[in-house]
Amino acid sequence: MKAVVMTVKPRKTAPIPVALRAGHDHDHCLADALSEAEALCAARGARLTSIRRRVLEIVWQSHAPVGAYDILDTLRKESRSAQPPTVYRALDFLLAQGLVHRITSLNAYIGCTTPGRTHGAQMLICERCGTVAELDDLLIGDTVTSAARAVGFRITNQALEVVGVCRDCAQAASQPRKRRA
Amino acid sequence: MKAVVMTVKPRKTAPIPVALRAGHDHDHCLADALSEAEALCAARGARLTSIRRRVLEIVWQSHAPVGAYDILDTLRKESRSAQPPTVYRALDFLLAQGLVHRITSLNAYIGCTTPGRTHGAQMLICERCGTVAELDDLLIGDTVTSAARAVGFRITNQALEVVGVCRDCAQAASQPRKRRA
DNA sequence: GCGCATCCGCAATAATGTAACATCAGGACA
DNA sequence: TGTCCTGATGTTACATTATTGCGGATGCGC
Repeated sequence: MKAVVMTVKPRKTAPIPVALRAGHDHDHCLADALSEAEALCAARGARLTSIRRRVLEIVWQSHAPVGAYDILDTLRKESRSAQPPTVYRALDFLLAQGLVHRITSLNAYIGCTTPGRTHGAQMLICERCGTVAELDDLLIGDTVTSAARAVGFRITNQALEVVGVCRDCAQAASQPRKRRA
Repeated sequence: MKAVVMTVKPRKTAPIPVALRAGHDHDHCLADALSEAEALCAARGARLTSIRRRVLEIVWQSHAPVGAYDILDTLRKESRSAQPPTVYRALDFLLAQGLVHRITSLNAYIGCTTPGRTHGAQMLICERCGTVAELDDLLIGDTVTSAARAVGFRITNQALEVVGVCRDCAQAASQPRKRRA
């Protein structure tokens, strides 16, 4: 099989993340994520086994981060034999392949929206609805890198976790109760 | 008592953090941190009790982050009656006062080098020696804030955790074994 | 089929963090 | 001084998150 070269072009200004677009077709997110994962793993010779694939699906059920024991509960409803190491091993694989991110401040996991190229995680965590949107802003990365370099620090990995209020929740709060509870 | 107004002036380009200055006088860091904490708490009417003060001291023993159960062990060697809630309550207080930061990726805590004004945490974590240096770079904060605003996200809190190699460790690696093991 | 590396099942346990309630210390105030 | 109130601490138990170790299964190249 020929190696699939990912040609996603990085950009300086990030577009609005899918997670923040109201009423987006999430089945589409899920299907895209899975097919991208298949392609990437195939290209790398990494084995996306059925458990790993299933865990990735579960993580992609929504744009809210999922805890390892939530995943475990879901698996147990299906296959019955799941134990913590099953989940953590699958997550380790997915993390190593860059298919999911770990939100350390929440001890939870979320699908990566731009797998296929390495990048620091830039997570916008809505404190109202729990949605996490991943930015992919090169300017942030560059700013951090040069600030670190200025003090002699060479970066291997960046993780930015920002807590706040997403656009939808802010609108829902300022326009009291039009459509939302 | 009159309120103490903190007049630390923020700057655009961060100076080299103390933690990254080789051979710095750490007793000085510790003493400074404690007296700043005293002053801040006094100004705010917050009670820096002996346990809280002791926990802050322990956290400031070094520029490497300390786990809650490490703190607990230290306390137990002294007072004998310490239990997890003792430590976590002290840490909650110190976090609320902005005197320590939590490094979520390590489940560990570290003294804040710029208490007295609110700021997002910007942590440089050396993967070799474990030292954590806090940046205080307004440009990073601004860049993140505007990137978030561009997608309609209003920030309440930022946390940047960067893993890499600090200047000393990089030098030690590139100049094989002059002074270091 | 054979050998090998990887993956998975399973049991136990470690590490981190919290809930709930009792007790204590210190200041406000009659 | 005594009483009341509030916040801090002690104590027990428990919840949540993650790891270790071992042995068996599976898939893949030869």
